[in-house]
Amino acid sequence: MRKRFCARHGKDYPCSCGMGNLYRFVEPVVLLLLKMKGTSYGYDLAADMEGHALTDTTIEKGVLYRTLRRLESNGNVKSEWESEGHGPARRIYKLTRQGEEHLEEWADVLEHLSKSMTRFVRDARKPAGKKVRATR
Amino acid sequence: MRKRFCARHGKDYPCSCGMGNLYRFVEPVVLLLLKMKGTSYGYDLAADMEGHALTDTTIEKGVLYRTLRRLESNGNVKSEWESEGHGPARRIYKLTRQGEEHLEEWADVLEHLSKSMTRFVRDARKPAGKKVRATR
DNA sequence: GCTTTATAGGTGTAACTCGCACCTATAGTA
DNA sequence: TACTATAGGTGCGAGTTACACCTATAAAGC
Repeated sequence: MRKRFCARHGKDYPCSCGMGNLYRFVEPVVLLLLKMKGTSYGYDLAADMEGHALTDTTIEKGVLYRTLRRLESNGNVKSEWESEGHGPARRIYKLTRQGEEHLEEWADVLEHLSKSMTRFVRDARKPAGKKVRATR
Repeated sequence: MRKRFCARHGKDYPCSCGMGNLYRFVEPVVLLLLKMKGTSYGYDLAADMEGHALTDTTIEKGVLYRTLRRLESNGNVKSEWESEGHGPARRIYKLTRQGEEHLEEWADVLEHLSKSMTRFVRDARKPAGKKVRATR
């Protein structure tokens, strides 16, 4: 991975508070979009990602295509080529039953994570509670 | 990285919905604990991590110590050895002013992420909206 | 015909992270 | 003398990511 660029701190600062589009978050968004759209393909998903992404970084084509292939090899989506219409052929993806279940699991995981983060934010903004010396 | 073990899917399934303790989440929790405790050291932080971690995976010692070193090289914490007392010496860490600001940035980032996740969960559990064929 | 643009789906690779195993050392207790 | 709790690490292979780069089809402009 090349040095992650953080909008807050610039390069040469190994910070990740910018939160790159790590595949952990690309994956669930792809699953959700496929559920909402019924079927779709890479190029089309890329355009919709921006509106549904969990972070505000732009999605990375390479990650998206590789995520789709991985989801297929895991049985969460299936695909077939569509050559009709104008322009190059599209690989049309669709959720499998297993993929729907996987999306539900992601919802459980992210719900839990979301609550933890809310708690974190509350604690972090609390005006520096009583300083307890590290005990031993 | 060795194959991540996912409690839901077992090994040999490259899934990350188990969410390992990636340093992106270890870092903010360390910053928060240092703010709450005033000062602390690696071994002590490790014990407290479980109660404040954003995910429910156990923290990894190696990641924790490396995170502390990285935070110091970035100027977010500073440390000094404490040899008094019984047992081996402890490297005592303390937030710098910059570290406090960095924690506030993390709070902003995680607040935004938390809201995105809540929206995701709501959408994911919506009973499969009207299937709109991919347009082009 | 030829070039440009929009669409579509990729691959190669270096830099980086992570998880596990493993290591050293101090002080108190059995 | 051995064992346990405490404390702070390191080595490294396997996996991820960001960026650059590639091929190809069809339509529109010249």
